[in-house]
Amino acid sequence: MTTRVRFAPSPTGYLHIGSARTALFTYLYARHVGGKFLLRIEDTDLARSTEESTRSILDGLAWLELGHDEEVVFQSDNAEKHRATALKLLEEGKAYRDFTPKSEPSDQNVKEGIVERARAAQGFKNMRDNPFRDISEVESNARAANGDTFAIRLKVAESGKTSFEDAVYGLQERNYADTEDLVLLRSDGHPLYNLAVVCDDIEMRITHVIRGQDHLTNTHKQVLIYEALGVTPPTFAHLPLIMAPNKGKLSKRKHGEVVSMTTYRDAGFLAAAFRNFLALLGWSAGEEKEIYSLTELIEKFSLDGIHRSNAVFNFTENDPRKWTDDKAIWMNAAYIRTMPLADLVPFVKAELKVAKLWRDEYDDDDESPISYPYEEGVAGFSSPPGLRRGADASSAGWSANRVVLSPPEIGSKPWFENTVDLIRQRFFTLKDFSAQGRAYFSEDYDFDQAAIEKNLNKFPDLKTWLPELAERFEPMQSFTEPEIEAVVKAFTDEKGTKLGVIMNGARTLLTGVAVGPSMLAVFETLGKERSILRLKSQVVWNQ
RNA sequence: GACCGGUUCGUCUAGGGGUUAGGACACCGCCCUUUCACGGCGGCAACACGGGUUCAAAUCCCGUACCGGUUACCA
Repeated sequence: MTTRVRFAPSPTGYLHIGSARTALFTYLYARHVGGKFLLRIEDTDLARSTEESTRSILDGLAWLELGHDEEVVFQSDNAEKHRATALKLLEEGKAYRDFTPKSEPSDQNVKEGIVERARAAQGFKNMRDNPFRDISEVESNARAANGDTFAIRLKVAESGKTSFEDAVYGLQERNYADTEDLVLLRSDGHPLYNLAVVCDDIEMRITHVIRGQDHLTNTHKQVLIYEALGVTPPTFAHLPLIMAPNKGKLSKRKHGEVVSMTTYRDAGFLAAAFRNFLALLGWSAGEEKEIYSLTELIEKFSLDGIHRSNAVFNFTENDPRKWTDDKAIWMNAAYIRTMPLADLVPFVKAELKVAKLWRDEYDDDDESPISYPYEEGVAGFSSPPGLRRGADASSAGWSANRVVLSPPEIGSKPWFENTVDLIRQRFFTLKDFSAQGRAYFSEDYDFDQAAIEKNLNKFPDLKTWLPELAERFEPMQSFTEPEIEAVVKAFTDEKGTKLGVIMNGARTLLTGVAVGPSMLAVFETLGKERSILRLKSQVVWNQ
């Protein structure tokens, strides 16, 4: 029998980080065993489900590249079958009509009400005290024929227990006494979650149900339905939950955008990096390794490697440097600087396009349009303009390893790729290419005040020296690192100052920031013309 | 309250009878260096608590504490 698993989100919001991880694990499991990964939208709660959130979830999955097999199933399409199933159980005497009038608690008070009632009952609640549980079939039929409204509840046996072997948590048992006669069909004929899930999982021939641990008690209820239906339940695997830093629930209401998948997409994260990060939240291959390609994840994934304890998604609210988990940021940076350049370039291109910094010369054989779902103006996250990392951005040992032949023509495709390769070394997100990296692609870039103070204002001589250096550049025939170095060194000696003073001053003037690659590489990359222009510029000095 | 689950550095985790309890992120220091990173080296830092079982317990058992999940005619 081929393995068939499904990811079954309810479309009541965007793709939550926890759901995304569930989807990932489910996907990895399917691919690992060569099974099918199916998608089902659990939109039985018509009041709360929206098309927009369905789209958002699909977008999120697409971004993470978790492609599903077969058609997406919409649970609401199967409502008729769910109803029929409930009626069948009623007929067989495995369920009963509950004529208790429906009480309508205001949504928000539901939880509180539950706790209140439980307290009041001191925990000793008889789950089998429904007055309609044992009325005669005749009476039940008569009332129904009379037009009395009723819900259909599963008739859970007085004694016994449900049990199943969870692939993660092991043997799970629960006394019937602790499970209520759950409602299968609402009095308005609307099928409820547990019924719908079981029916659909059977219909879709699901072999493994992988979902959050918050469903553990639902699973017992579902096992009851499977039993009533005479169907062997699938294998269950419950996943530990992802918690907020205070170990509480990670929710949109409380934590906002950090929990949404689209936030990461829009903040310049690479799907591969975020997926990698997510995979390690609650799962481990049992080895000392952090970076895994999708192929490796699929290869190594197993249900045995899933933990039983919840994981904290670590971030600090109101701290722009720690807005999301450090490790996620680190991982993204690691991907950016180590992935094959050719794989990174399309992402940078897309980012520059959004920032209106892209020029077609950067890609002479440009034909295929790149889909880039980012939207502009998602600030707040990513690296903000003024250089969030101010004093910490990045380079080194790096330029020494570069073999510089003849420099590519400024603005050409090779130039673009070289430049991306040069600056990616110290970037954290794709956004950095258009923010911190702006000066490489535009004449219109900002100057970091702290950099000006530190590297220019402290050395007033630079105001005349730097334009002077520009003049030394003018006659140069070839503008490559060795030659530039010779000129700058000679100039430095002549002025009797340190190389660092000139280099750092030039860096600030040429790139607007105090951090960046080797200055020789910057000069060469920017090219003679632009270097001279920027060295001579007095705008900063006149501020 | 009841039922169920969990508890190894700040965080993610390895380890499941004998380990100097390992790695990663973060943080700190040193090296590299024209800046900042990267990289290298080093440091800080953990088995929730109490009882057992055992020659030996972070690992097995019991209890306690704490945390979480669930307890809807929501999903």
